[in-house]
Amino acid sequence: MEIFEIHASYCGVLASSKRLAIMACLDKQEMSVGELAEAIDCPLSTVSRHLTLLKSKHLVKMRKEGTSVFYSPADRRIIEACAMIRMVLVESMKKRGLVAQELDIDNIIE
Amino acid sequence: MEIFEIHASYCGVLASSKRLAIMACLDKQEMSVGELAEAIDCPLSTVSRHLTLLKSKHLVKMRKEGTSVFYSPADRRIIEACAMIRMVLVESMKKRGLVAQELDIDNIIE
DNA sequence: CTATTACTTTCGAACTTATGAAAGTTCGGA
DNA sequence: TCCGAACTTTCATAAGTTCGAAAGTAATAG
Repeated sequence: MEIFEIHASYCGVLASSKRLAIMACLDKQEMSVGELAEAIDCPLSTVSRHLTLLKSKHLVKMRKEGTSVFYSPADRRIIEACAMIRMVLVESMKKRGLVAQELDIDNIIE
Repeated sequence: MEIFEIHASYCGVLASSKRLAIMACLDKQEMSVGELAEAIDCPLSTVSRHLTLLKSKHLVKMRKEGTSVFYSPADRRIIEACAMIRMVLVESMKKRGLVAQELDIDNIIE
């Protein structure tokens, strides 16, 4: 069914550590491209490309102000879904002893 | 942060319409490789490869019975997270008029 | 032991995606 | 109108993913 194709393309966009880090940053606060580049330590042009991709899937929205461009999440539920997946996978890794039992999953951001 | 790399690799595994369809099938009932191949209309060898990938990320678990291999979801919360993402994206597409308002997202499966 | 059923693995070609650097664009200030 | 800051886009290349067909394996029935 076609909906799975679309869903898969969304997952594909989320299948990048940089883009997930960007989403996690934006969950805390609206940020400009440059600020994000600094926050996740990644060349600005690369961050811009990531944001374009996220925006193409309506996962973030943008706002221009002068020469700056500020981004924020388009729908918090996507971030919640990501958080849920991350929670399950960390839990499963803890069970397997692949990660410290004490790891606080809710406070990561780089 | 490393957790985003791992998370991204999970999303990568979910970024395939066939694998999402498999997960949706398994959410309804445990199925063998052959049954899944039939259900999603995909060569058996391909389905087997997809299942191996899903299992490598502990997204499904398997059970052998004679010469058959039955698969089922490892953790329903992953499926719920997928459902949430799908819901948000369908909702957003409805808003944009890209999809019929009547589409019932909870009853897809191929 | 042989055949059959049910999978899994390997293969190589086709395709997609990711990257930093460099060039291009846009906006606002002097 | 020229400059600089903040982005975006293009480029070429590197790396990874996907697929069906065919060969390989494992368990059970005869």
